[in-house]
Amino acid sequence: MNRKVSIISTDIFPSEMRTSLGRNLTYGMLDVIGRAIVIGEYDNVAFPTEAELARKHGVSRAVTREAVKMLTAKGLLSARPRQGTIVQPQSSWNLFDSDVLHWLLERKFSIELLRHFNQLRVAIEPEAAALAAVQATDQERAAIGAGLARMVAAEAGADNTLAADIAFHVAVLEGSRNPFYKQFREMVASALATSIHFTNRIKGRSASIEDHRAVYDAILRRDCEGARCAMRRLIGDVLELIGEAEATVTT
Amino acid sequence: MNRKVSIISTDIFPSEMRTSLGRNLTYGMLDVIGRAIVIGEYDNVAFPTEAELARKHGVSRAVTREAVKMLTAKGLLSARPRQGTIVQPQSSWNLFDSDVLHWLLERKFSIELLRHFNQLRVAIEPEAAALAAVQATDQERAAIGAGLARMVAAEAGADNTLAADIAFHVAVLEGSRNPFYKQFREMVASALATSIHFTNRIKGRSASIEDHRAVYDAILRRDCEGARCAMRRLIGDVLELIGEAEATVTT
DNA sequence: GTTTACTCAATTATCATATCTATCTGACTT
DNA sequence: AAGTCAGATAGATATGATAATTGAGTAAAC
Repeated sequence: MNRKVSIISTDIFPSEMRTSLGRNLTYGMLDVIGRAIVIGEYDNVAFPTEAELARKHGVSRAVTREAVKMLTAKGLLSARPRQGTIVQPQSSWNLFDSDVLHWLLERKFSIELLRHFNQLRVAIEPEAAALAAVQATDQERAAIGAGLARMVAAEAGADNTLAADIAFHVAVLEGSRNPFYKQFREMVASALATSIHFTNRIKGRSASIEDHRAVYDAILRRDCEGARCAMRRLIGDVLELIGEAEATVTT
Repeated sequence: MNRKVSIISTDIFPSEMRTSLGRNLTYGMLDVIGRAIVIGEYDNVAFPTEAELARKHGVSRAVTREAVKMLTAKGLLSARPRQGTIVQPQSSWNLFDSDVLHWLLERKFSIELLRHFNQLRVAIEPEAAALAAVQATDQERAAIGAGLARMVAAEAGADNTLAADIAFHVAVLEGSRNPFYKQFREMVASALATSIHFTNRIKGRSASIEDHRAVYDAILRRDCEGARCAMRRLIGDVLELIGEAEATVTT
């Protein structure tokens, strides 16, 4: 039977819309406007009024307002009567929001952003590993081991390298048993996804697996300091590669 | 003249509404519902429908929907037709959203939350100090010095102790020149505001000032490792006190 | 008896329109 | 000058109607 197709998927937001967002007009608007803001489309021009936005995208004001409200919640916009809606300075954007993060990554890819990412990772993940060494349950330790196993399997072509790597690092974060550390899942996944080109290209994978195994072993024997150091070494290496790449570009 | 008073300040959201949120019905709903969720009011009961929420609070569905959309953006809710609106598991809440953070702190204050806070700080701030030692501009270094000066002044009663402490730590974060570190402003401010009782009660303030000065000095002489260690010592002490308090409670 | 297909109803999603409220601008008054 | 008022603008709110989605129950098909 020929079911009538929703207007969303056809007319207004054809294909590029992020799939993690809902599939309706409001989320479509959220995605379109959010991306436009992050790209800098409104840096030197006034942000349109609700009515203009609605007309421009062919949706009602209600939908527009809901999208604007979501962007306000994420720190990208603020709205006041008579003044209008204005783009907030980047410093007040919620960078730990996964939508904002994705929009930022879609932007011109910068090595600087990647460095900032990994400068954060080098703070977070070693501490998370140290906590995991002390606090993780047996189940969580097993998950870290499973991540490592997937990496080994990936080396033999039996699994996806990136997915395995992410699984390992996320398992460590989970093992910290601290909700704030767990929040970095998205961020670490994004950082790995964008930096895998560097790490793969320059250094052999087996070396990387040995480094990961060092982290795992330290966590298993509840060696807090050992886990911290091993993880720091792991990410420090990446950071170093990024620094070299940056130096090459600027030279 | 007797201007007509807005319904907000009188009828629906009398006094307790968070002032950092806007002063209109939508933000009022956001605050009321967000707080209710965090407190756990809907843990075992179904979340009301839009219509019920609107009726219960005496506002239109449009306002209700906008508030719900903002809570969706913060990760507390998700909504689907027929299924209704449901509270998301706490793991998907955006804990780095300042509203969510405030709601959480309003909840039953737990030493565990405070420990989780500071377990994160002990990862973030030493690295931030290390980065600041290398990267901060003269102006940013001056801001750190100013924060320290305020702490000294506060000791003599000429400034607010808490505000001065926050100013110092925020200045260090700013000095890292990394947007991701800067995001922790709110979090550090909250952590300090809630933990000041501990630190003040147990150890003398002058000792704390000496610790802060050590951080500042290391940053000034661009001593990356020194700044890291000094900051780690500073927060490690707090963490230790929290651990003792926790042990006392559970014993 | 199991699967498939269909209908129904509940709930969110969307739209259109009207009115209210806050706030800026500029003219007017004192 | 300083204060006051009127108009204009843009977001805020209300309302009522319609569409889209999907879980659950029910009938039909095999």
